[in-house]
Amino acid sequence: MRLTTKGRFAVTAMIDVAMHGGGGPVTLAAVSARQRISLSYLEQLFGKLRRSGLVDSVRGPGGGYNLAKAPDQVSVAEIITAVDEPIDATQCGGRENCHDDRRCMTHDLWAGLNDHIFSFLSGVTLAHLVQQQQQKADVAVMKDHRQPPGGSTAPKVPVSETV
Amino acid sequence: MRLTTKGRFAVTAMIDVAMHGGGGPVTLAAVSARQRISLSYLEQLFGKLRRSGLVDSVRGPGGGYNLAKAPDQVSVAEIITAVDEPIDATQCGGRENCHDDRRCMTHDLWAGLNDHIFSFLSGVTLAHLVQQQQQKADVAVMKDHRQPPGGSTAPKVPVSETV
DNA sequence: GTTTAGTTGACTAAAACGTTCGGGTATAGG
DNA sequence: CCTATACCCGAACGTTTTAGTCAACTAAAC
Repeated sequence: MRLTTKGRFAVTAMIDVAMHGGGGPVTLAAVSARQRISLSYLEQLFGKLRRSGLVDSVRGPGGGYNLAKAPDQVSVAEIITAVDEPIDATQCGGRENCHDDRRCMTHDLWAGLNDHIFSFLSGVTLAHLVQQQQQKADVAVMKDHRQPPGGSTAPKVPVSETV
Repeated sequence: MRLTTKGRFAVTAMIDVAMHGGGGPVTLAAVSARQRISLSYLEQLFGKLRRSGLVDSVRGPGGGYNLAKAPDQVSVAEIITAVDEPIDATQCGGRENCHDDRRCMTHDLWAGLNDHIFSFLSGVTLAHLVQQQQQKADVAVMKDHRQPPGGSTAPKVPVSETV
């Protein structure tokens, strides 16, 4: 499980689709405009998301992308692994013939850590993030109006509960 | 918090130092040979680890690196952030002036997720990983030749044991 | 049949990754 | 002293990944 901006873009775009998908498919052009992500880059990402079964596409005018599953059935881990193919941190490529005195510790080590990060991110669904985002929007509306970007750090909203 | 092989190499190397640091400093040449990581790359990584206060260096013959803190006081999160400088997934660079209808959700979103991943990795210490590694070595010895010494240590490792 | 919008592939500049090289400086041992 | 060891530093390199662009295509709505 790699963790880069690529996966984050994908999650951001998926949240956008989840939040704007009420009235039919969401076009990538709209996502691109709202999230300031290059349209062609989004096309690449959504190609993978579609092939991974996370979104459905509708072609032609009025088309776009829909979530293939309910927002509470789509985890962050799924999205990230869909667009961010995993890398191998072990030199042995998963085999155990890498060392003489002891087998390389890298393999089990990162398999274990990976498992934990993965299961954590599997517990965070789109529904969680959408809810958090809407909650924040409410707060913003409430305290908006000529409020300059003062140094008030945003309140840390818990993303999920226990895994 | 980025998660690449770079940080994993650093953690692997730190585990190596923790496990072989009993009799004085550990040379990077030894780590390089054991972990199959390029010596010069290790030098770069340990330069950052040293500047971050995670290791102490001893120059000259017989020198090498020691852990600056006890293994149970060094978390994986510290190691990774020491060598893997964070990236910014927000186009606004942390400012909030990025959008018209709503502020870009990327910022708080990933701040929250980052917090969770970070706090998780902060709970995993070098001591945990060393213990897990030694435990695995014991099992290997048991499967190899003869009876292992004494009772098996309690597996209170927060890292899962299987793939 | 034109327009919309997904689909695909090739291509590119920039960044990051991992490595190699070539030089330094401090120190232990002879 | 000298020399070997091993940390220290920075530059350069080739590769991969990012992020984006461009072009051509297909399906569907009007």
